[in-house]
Amino acid sequence: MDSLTLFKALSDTTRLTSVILIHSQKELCVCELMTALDEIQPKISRHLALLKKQGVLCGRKQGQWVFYYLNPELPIWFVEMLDNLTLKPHNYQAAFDRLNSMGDRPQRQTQCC
Amino acid sequence: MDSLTLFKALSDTTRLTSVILIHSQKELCVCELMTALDEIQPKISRHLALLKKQGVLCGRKQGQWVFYYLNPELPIWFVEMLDNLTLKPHNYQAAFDRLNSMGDRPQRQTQCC
DNA sequence: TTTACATATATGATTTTTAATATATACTAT
DNA sequence: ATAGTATATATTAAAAATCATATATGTAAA
Repeated sequence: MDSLTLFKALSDTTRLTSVILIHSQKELCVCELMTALDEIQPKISRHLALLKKQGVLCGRKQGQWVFYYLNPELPIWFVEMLDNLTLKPHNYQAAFDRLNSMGDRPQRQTQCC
Repeated sequence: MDSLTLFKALSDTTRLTSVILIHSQKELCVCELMTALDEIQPKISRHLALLKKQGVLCGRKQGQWVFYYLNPELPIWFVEMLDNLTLKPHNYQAAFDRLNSMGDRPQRQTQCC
């Protein structure tokens, strides 16, 4: 997982905002990101597929939803950087607001056992 | 200086390696980067111009050389990230080696007064 | 001092490559 | 059948590379 790949991954608004949101919310599904970013589904899906392929995200399927979360193998410097960015959410406030005011968000199953 | 701009700036090998080298060496001129990256002059020059325009680098002219250095206004999280990357130079070792074995590197004038 | 030439860097113009988007369609689980 | 997600393709737009050329500064000889 080299740094160039990681910077390329974050060099697009859709992907950068998605990663920031996913990091701060632990995990999100496509439909939540659609609401948060106010973008159409194939666009979100395509960028998530890219992030997954590049090793930035992982996905877990639960019922009809796929929840995306940060790859736990990501280098520490990268996660620390995301922490720093998440501390200054003003750039992503609108997205956070849309997500928080979204109704009918899918239920997470508590990881049991 | 928003984060997206900064990630875009580092989403290209030439620019990423240039910034890493410049950060670790305080400042470098085009001809030193040509040697370090083993790339032709207009290519380096263009990417440095981009980095300068985007506010990542500044340039100071001294004699026939233009020395590029990190913009002191860069956000802390960004510089800390560069510090972390510089600690793992294995990705850029070849570039460092070429730079270190370069003969006739231009003299820096010690900032006096 | 002028001329000629060399070196360092920048820029214009063009081509090539890569990336982003939209639309349509397909898959999968309920 | 429906909701959520993925993928294929076509189109468009943006980025990169390259070559040629320009500018600016420096050096050295006549």
